[in-house]
Amino acid sequence: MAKEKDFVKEITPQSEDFSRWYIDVITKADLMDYAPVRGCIVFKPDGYELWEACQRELDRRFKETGHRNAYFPLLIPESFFQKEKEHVEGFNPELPWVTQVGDDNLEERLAVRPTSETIFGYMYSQWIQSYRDLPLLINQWANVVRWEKRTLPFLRTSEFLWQEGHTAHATAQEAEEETKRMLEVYTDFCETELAIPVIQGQKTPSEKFPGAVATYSLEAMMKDGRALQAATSHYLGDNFARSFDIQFLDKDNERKFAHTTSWGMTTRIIGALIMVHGDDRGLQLPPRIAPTQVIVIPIGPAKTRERVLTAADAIVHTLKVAGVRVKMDASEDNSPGWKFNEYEMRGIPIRLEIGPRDLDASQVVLVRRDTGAKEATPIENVAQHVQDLLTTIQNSMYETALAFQEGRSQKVESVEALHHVVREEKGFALAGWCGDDICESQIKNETGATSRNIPFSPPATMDTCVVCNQPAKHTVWFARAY
RNA sequence: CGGAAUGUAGCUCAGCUUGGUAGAGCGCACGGUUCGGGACCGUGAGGCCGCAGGUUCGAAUCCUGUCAUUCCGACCA
Repeated sequence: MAKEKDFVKEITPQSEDFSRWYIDVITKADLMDYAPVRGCIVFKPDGYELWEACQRELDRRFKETGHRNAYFPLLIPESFFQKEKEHVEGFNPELPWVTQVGDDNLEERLAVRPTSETIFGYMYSQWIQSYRDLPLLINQWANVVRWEKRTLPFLRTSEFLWQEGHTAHATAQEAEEETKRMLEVYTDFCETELAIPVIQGQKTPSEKFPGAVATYSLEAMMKDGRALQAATSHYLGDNFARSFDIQFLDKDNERKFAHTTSWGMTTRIIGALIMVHGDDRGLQLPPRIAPTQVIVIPIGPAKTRERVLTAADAIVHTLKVAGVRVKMDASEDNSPGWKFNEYEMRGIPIRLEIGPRDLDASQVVLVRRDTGAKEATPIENVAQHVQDLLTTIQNSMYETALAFQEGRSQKVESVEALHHVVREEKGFALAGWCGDDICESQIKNETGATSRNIPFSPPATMDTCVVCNQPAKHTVWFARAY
């Protein structure tokens, strides 16, 4: 309907131009603003609040799995980067350097950290003496800088926020288990809190973290069918232990190198949240992560106002006591209709309307952001009803996202078919791969799609390489990626 | 970092071709009427036209440079 379209002004429809839709939404919903330095953004309160909610839920999970937080320095000596060859090659192009203090040159340049494996490695080498010091399980919440050529708010900014976990273990097996454990933690976070279905898998050698033995990732599908890496977890073997001399005396009185891991999730996940759930009306936040779960909108002319507000206040109180994150917009500056659209645009899961007609019937009206469904419910059990509805919405949003992802994913047996799936149908393509870098890069050159990961549980096993028709060593998801 | 486009009021944009008083809608402030899907009337505030040079009697307008944003490529979370 034409009328439908008028609900949200100034947001470009997704079908017309997804990129513009994304920029429109994050701007109109007041999540961020551009900063004066290229590629840098301000995380405005409404955007930062989303990150805080992610931090809260992730941090809880990290602590439950035995990790503790610490904070390591922003500046890292140049010599540290030289110690791990792949690592320095991987990050060198995007490192900003501090070379001067006042008018004096520094003896040694200091990198603004792009990631902290090196400085963790250095410190760990000093802290670890005995197998009794292991495992060492530390996480840090920090900002990092990577001077990317092309930036996009939340998805790729010059400076971003993240957490990075760094652990050291006595054996390879323990370290590998840690790597997988944290991948599970991220999976649970994405699926339970963000209602984002993810694909667990291992990165191909060309896509793995510089310096890692194995990199695992979670891949999520955005509404334009492109992939976004939601989290990574790396098994570093003893590469960094050897570079930084992290050794310990084991039970058998032998000196051994520790095995280390690292794993991270970034503010990019906010972009995923927006692009997985958002629609032409704006944001759509899953209840469990939504900073505000219910917006109460009192309705009615001045003569009934006091009566409505008194009842609305009581409902807000009831909901708060029940643990619901609720806010009321009782301002008289805007009409109810304006507020309806505004809070839908901001993605608040439930709108609670209350007006004189409701009071007469001892009810309120609840409206779901995800489906638009309206229902009246008696005031007396509103808290229980709201909580049930929040759970319903959370589950429904996950199911919707999962159905979308599965509907846009398919097996392919030729490069042409792969091209068609990722460019025309805009989805993920599952293909066999012989394991040769040349075949992998040919796919990238011809289709623009990259290997996302080798899934742990593929929906099918592919027998031959999609490029060379040799027997496939792996079944791989390919997609265009952010 | 290459290719393209765009920078004028808080936002969306017109004006630029053909140089000569800075514009509209929305938003904002004040007053009033309204209030169940972006209400209306009246009054008003708000701009070194991204920045720096140049051409010119005179530049938002022409030229050069620069910075930023968006899109497309190569690099990445």
